[in-house]
Amino acid sequence: MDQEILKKYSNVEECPVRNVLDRIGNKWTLLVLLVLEEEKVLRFNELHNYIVTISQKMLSVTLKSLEADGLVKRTIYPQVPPKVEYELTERAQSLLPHIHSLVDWSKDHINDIKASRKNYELVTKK
Amino acid sequence: MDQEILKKYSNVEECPVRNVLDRIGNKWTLLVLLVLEEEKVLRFNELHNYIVTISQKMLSVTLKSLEADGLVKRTIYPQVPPKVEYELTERAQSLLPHIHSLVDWSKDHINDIKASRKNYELVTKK
DNA sequence: ATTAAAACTAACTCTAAGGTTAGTATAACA
DNA sequence: TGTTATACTAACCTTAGAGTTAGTTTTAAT
Repeated sequence: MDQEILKKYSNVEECPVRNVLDRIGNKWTLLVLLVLEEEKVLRFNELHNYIVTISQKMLSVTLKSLEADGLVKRTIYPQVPPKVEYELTERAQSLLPHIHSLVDWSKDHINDIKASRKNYELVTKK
Repeated sequence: MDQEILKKYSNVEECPVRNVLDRIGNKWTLLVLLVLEEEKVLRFNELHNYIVTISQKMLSVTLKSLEADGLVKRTIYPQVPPKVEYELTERAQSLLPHIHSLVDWSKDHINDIKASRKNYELVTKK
């Protein structure tokens, strides 16, 4: 890895990975993606019923940023009271296998990692 | 995905994915992993020279958490001035392929994603 | 006339991640 | 004698992500 590439990629704006991980890495995005993958199409309040601990605001923010990135498609039905449906796009479908491989790795190693953390605490005495 | 699993995984402590992504998702972890993968073994200041924009504090914090998770091995040589070397563990090596698959996906789709974001801004007029 | 329903938004606060600056220990070297 | 080198840490400040509460819109049903 030469210096020029590194300098470039240390900058968030220009780093494709950071650009993507900044979204996926936040608190609710991954969960919303996985629920939509499973359920195919959901309305706002249906999603909220699946993920009960998220606030309306954060669900709204998360969906907006997924929509902005072209990972979620939002369909409004002109009714009162309103009806809005959310579903994954093809782009999201192409992302999901890679996410699942990370999910699987996490499940496979979480016990070891937690054991390491405990041991580290002991060794560093705090 | 049944309600019980969802309720359980909405909780950060118990969710293996969140446990791992919370680390990988932060600002510097991924970059440190990739530099160490490339360079094999590096001292603190050498790492700092590769990633010039990171502060000493954040490099220290990032390395500590990687060490705590058993992803980085830290070797101290009892010298003055001190010498400390960092390298990836096997656990990190087993993680890296999955990270690379995400990295590659990001590179492949970043242009489309940025185009989507721009278009979204236009459509939502702000 | 009042209430309900759905999908939000506004305005505010709180918290933790990240950044800045200065300082420590110790021996060797000029 | 004073400076340098290395790998940090302490104390402090700033900012952005996340949470809370209340309110909006519009029509239909009671």
